[in-house]
Amino acid sequence: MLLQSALSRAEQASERAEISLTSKRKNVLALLMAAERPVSAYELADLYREGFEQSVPPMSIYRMLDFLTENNLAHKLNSENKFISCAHATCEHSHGAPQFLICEQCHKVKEAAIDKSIFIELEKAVEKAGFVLTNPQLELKCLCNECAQAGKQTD
Amino acid sequence: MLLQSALSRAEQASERAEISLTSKRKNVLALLMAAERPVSAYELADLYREGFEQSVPPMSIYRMLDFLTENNLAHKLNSENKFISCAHATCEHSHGAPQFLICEQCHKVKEAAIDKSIFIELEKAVEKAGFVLTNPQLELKCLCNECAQAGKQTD
DNA sequence: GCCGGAAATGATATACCATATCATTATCGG
DNA sequence: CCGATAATGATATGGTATATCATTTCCGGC
Repeated sequence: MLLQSALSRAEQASERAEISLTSKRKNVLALLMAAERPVSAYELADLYREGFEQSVPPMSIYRMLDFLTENNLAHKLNSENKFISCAHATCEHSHGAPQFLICEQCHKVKEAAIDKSIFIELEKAVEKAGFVLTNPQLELKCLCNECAQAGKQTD
Repeated sequence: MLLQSALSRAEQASERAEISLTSKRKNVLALLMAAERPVSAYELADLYREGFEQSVPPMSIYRMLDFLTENNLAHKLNSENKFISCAHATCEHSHGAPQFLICEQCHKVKEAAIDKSIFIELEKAVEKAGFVLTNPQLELKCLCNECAQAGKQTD
């Protein structure tokens, strides 16, 4: 996706969320959207410099990412130490607990909502073990169909 | 748990897995078992020095951890960047895909097997999204009952 | 026993991820 | 316009992880 169209999507997202993003936060969100794959904070600093011809220190990137994730416009993939824009940033779906399918080969990520029935089962299992589920975010290591296909041929 | 008894448990684990552990690998496993909570590779290096009066470089710790995780005697908690001994290291249960309940407060971790019905549902959902589940390890952010209880009182 | 290759470990350097802290700038209601 | 608050900059530093080459240990065959 081109940065230009990502910027307008970011604008759209901020309106939808009824949040007025500063121009830098909007730019960072746009970079995340344009990336279409998880990127690290330091990568974002590089992308920012390249895309907007202005250098932003990583520390600031982290703060903007904090803001974006707190407002559900982006997510942090804890298992990858990378960030990704929320798939529902511009749409109306309220998106419950997120579930990420991460291709171990090409690192493509698909965000989905955790299936309601799975969620309930998980909660039950957790409760039985003497815990309370607080912040369910599933990160599942997978292969996307393309990579799985490619893998088979070399087996 | 005392280091001494952890050592014999580590020994037991290596016999069960039909793997002959080098003394250092066994020591690292024992440290993990004695810790009873997730520890980082660098922490392990410190613990090793304290427990065995010998300094082991972190690089070597990482390699031993690789070995232990490959042989299912330990796990890496990707969301924490820490390691933990496998709950089934010394027992006969074949333990399927692991699921970790992580208390966000006290960082206690409980390992369980992913419920079979949940596993199947997950696989279905993943497949529907065009992916193949390869390495399912769930890391669920929770509160343990103790911390949840303590939290309520201060609400 | 000892020789040679393979496996394990050591040593060193370096890259990457993340946060603490204080200074500066931008924003906005009164 | 002023002052408070939020946002960003600048700098330092700590934690996690890997790459690479050197050395030691282990072990089977002679």
